[in-house]
Amino acid sequence: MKNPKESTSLRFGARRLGDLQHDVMETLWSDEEWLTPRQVSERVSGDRAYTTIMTVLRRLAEQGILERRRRGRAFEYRAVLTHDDFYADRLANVLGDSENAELTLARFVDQLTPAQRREIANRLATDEADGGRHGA
Amino acid sequence: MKNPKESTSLRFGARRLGDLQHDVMETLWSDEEWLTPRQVSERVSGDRAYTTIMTVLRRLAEQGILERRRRGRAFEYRAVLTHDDFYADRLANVLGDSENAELTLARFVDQLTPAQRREIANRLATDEADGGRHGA
DNA sequence: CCGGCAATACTACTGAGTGTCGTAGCCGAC
DNA sequence: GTCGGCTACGACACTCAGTAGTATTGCCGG
Repeated sequence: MKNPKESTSLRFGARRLGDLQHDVMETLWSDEEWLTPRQVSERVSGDRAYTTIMTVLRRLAEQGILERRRRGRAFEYRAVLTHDDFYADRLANVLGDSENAELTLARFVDQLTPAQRREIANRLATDEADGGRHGA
Repeated sequence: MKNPKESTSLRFGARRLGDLQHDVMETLWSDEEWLTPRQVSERVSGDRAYTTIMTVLRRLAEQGILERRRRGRAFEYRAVLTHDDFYADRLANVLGDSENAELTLARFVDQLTPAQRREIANRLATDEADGGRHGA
């Protein structure tokens, strides 16, 4: 009876990040380097305890979103995926939850800003030219 | 100190649905009608207790994802948003979390299937021809 | 060489969300 | 009037994010 398992999906990056997790990730992405908890805690706004940042970093690493390595006494962390790849993955996950990817996408693009639509159109055009292997 | 608040975002549909919630939502969307917990429990696979389905429906309604109304002794439920609008919203939320919507989108389209890319290109073309007056 | 300080890592507590059901209450059938 | 089924709500386990306390350890000054 008591078996919630880990059913609630394990897909990488499937779960939404918490606010602090989000800030921490953005910090790491903005530096693009290995950072120690100390460095991250200095860059993240808000007066959280150093240990809070540490815990967030460790758990993010446990989830496979960050990787870490020794640096003297401390660990230093780095994002496994780039910012854009990470969010692209998350978008793909959400889309995967939909039973109707195509229709969902259609609705999605309707909500985008003109600039975003241009970006997509641009990308699509580039891909086509980039080998024209889309049968078209 | 103990103040996690509701900080973890309250945007509608921001949170990922659990597995059972997902199944329940899909059931409601597939029928497109007001359904009672009984009807939903008959359509959803897996031998959960009727009460489990009831709880899921009630909580989904509390979260504003479903609406409900009396029908005799029971309540009947219906999705507030259509399937596609719901997922389009969720995609928009994820995109909103990104600090770089344009670049993220570029990466995103790279991951799509040709069919999906065609769907988007199609939609973009339609919108342009449609007078370029998309709902902002 | 040793004691103390500063910095680090692990553990613990809390609140929210989801899956799961038990149980009380109500309504109609007999 | 009583019984049985169906409904709604409450409760419990488990996970996860936010938060920090505390034990440990390395290093520096005396």
